[in-house]
Amino acid sequence: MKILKKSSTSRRRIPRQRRARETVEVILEAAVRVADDDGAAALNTNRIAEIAGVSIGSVYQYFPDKQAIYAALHDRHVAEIGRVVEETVVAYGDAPLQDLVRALLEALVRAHAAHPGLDEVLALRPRRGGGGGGLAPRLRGALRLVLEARRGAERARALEPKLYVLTAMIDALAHAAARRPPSLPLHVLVGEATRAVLGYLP
Amino acid sequence: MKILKKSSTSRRRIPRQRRARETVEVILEAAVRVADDDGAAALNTNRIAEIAGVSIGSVYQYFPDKQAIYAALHDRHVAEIGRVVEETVVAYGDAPLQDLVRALLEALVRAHAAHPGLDEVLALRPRRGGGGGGLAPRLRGALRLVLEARRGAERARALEPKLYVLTAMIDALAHAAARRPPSLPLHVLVGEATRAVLGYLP
Amino acid sequence: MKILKKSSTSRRRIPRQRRARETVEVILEAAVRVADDDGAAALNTNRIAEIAGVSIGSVYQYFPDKQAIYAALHDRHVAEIGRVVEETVVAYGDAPLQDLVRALLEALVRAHAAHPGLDEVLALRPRRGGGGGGLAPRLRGALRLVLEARRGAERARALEPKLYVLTAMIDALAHAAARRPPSLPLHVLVGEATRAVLGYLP
Amino acid sequence: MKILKKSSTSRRRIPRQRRARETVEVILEAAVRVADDDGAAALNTNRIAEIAGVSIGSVYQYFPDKQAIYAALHDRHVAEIGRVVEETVVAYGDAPLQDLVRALLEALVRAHAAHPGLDEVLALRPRRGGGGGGLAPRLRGALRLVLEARRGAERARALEPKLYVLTAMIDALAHAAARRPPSLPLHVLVGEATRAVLGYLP
DNA sequence: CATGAATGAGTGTTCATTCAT
DNA sequence: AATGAATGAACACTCATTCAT
Repeated sequence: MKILKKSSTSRRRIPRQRRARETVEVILEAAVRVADDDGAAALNTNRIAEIAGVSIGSVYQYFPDKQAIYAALHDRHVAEIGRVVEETVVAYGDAPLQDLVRALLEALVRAHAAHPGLDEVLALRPRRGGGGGGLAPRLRGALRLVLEARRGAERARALEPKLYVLTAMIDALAHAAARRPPSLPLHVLVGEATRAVLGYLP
Repeated sequence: MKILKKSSTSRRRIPRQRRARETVEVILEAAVRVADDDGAAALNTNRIAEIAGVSIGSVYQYFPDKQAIYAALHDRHVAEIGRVVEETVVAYGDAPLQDLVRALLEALVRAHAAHPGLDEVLALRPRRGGGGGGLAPRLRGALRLVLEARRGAERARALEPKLYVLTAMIDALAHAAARRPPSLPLHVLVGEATRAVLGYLP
Repeated sequence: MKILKKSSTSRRRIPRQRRARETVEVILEAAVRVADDDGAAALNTNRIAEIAGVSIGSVYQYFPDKQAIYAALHDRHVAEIGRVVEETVVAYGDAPLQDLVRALLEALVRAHAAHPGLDEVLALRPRRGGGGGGLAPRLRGALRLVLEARRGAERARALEPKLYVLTAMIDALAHAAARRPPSLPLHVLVGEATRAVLGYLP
Repeated sequence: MKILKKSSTSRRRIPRQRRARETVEVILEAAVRVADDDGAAALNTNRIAEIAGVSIGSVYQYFPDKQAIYAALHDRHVAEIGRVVEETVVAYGDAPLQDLVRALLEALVRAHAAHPGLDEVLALRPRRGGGGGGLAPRLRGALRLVLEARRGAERARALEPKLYVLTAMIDALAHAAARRPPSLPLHVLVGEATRAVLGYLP
């Protein structure tokens, strides 16, 4: 008998106790697991609860609705990708560009391959603004730093479209490599992808 | 002597009369319309029938189940993209590569922008084999022809990964351009995307 | 995953065929029956469907949500009370006022006694403006006619509070008589109630 | 040696310490507040606890179940109405009947207007025996005293139906006045209601 | 005693699908 | 063939209640 849904993006309750924080984690892990195993279409809150080994009530203790679970998965994914990207950029700060790009692609492929079902789930979220996927912002931010550092602060204006294209490329190539058919060896694909990115980089 | 295909991928009955073919068309158009207007999550067979101005019974006259509608949408989309690609390749057969690539990107952007909801719908289909999206095969086929024609039949073996990467790139860049934020002008993005593709092309 | 409920007061679909109209009727009868037998608190849509001998889907074919069922019950009740009141007023148009009042009370008692659970259900509807119950408008309208006819069109202004009080009285007395404890004979209560109303009537 | 009352009508434990009595009070106030603000349908134990600033566990420390909260609210309400009635009767013991009736109505209107949500809540309690509302007994008792005092101990037998009708009237008129539409001034309604009651009083 | 995390039966509602007309 | 009423399994979500801490 509900008329208005509250903004379905935030948690219903901030977990205070340790047990509560663990429950949230367990729920999200279960959601990823279900999506990976059975596909995003099979995701339903009761199944998530079951796989999580938690009652359905506990799911709704922490997430106001199903969309909020998706949102949390999205946030986690974005954070993880961001972490991976930033770590790589830092680690290869002084290395040749080619090594950085290759390392970046390898790291992203690993991150994507680990959760084959996640992309499907995130696609189910209400109309994203898009731009190479939800991970774009942090990838783009990291790339901006790289480009500016290496090229001496070009005027930011002209940089934006390049960053947009570059981000879309890297995201797409990492995805494509993660989902490659068995006939195409991973390292070959990463090599080609690296060449593609370097061919575009200014 | 009724012959029923139960494989949920093909149509229930090959429409022979014109009327029937029109009904199928009307149903598919309605599905696209609903997806575009309300998002793929709002797609349901009753609504499709309503928007199509057809009874739900008629929908099931031509499609054995919902997946079959998705499959038909997929096929239509692939066919359209294929047609667009092949037309462009033919039209720019003797033009400089740069013009071909730009024309290809422009055509794909147009095709994607026309149906913002379609990608979402197609993502809902059970586990695709991937490969840069379902449109890949025909795009890849066309690109193969282009590359082979221009480079004199390289050994096909080494070509495959390149084609895979190239296809993924073009597909992703066309999508990204179609969903660009208002701050990035379309022609600039297409220009950058063209440069990116040319930078990779052998 | 619904965000906005449409106005939950109207039917979801206007029944066209006879069968459909009958289904609506069967559902409402079942709702009244459940409320009468088990109390309003036991009213739930699945039970209504079960008692109606109809699938839950059929309930939602005609009522967008539970509130709409309440609303329909309310409308039916108001219509029935209205009919009873107007019939009585017409039938006793030329009779002594005392006979009209007594007949009115008897008719209302009968109507209320027939559906002991209905009042509870109607109380569950979201915040009514009240005024002696939802049946007030038509009862008040009928009483207005009676008063004006008998007293020669007093200025309407002063009539309103009297009508309001009179309506509340008659409604309450009919309810009280319908729910009387066994120790109080009905005809005695109706007699007293008639005296109470006549004692107030101008 | 724990003594648990399972009869869902009484409290789980008679609070002996002051602290405990205050907690009970806080819980009941919160319940009234929620009912007034959001309607009786929005009443639930978790929300009551939240508004009361008390843990849900504490609510169940003092009330064995939800019905017990309703019962306590009912008792409180009846007690308050009874107090108001008796105070008024005492205060106007020697005044003209008209003044007593008017004062009684005014006091009841005040009491009802203070808690617009309470009636709804009390209506949710399992099947009351009725008789003009749960407050009837004490109102009836007070009225009996008044009538007997003023009329010299008529035979009680004939008094009962009159008291029943009178109680229902007064209760209904007080409610109706408390929920009046803005167009009807309160003092006018109370005046009319007083006339109605006096017109019936023997 | 108090807390609040956890439970799970129960309820409202949707939607793919069937079938009598 | 077409219609649309009907079906019911499945799902999202609530809330009274318990119990470990």
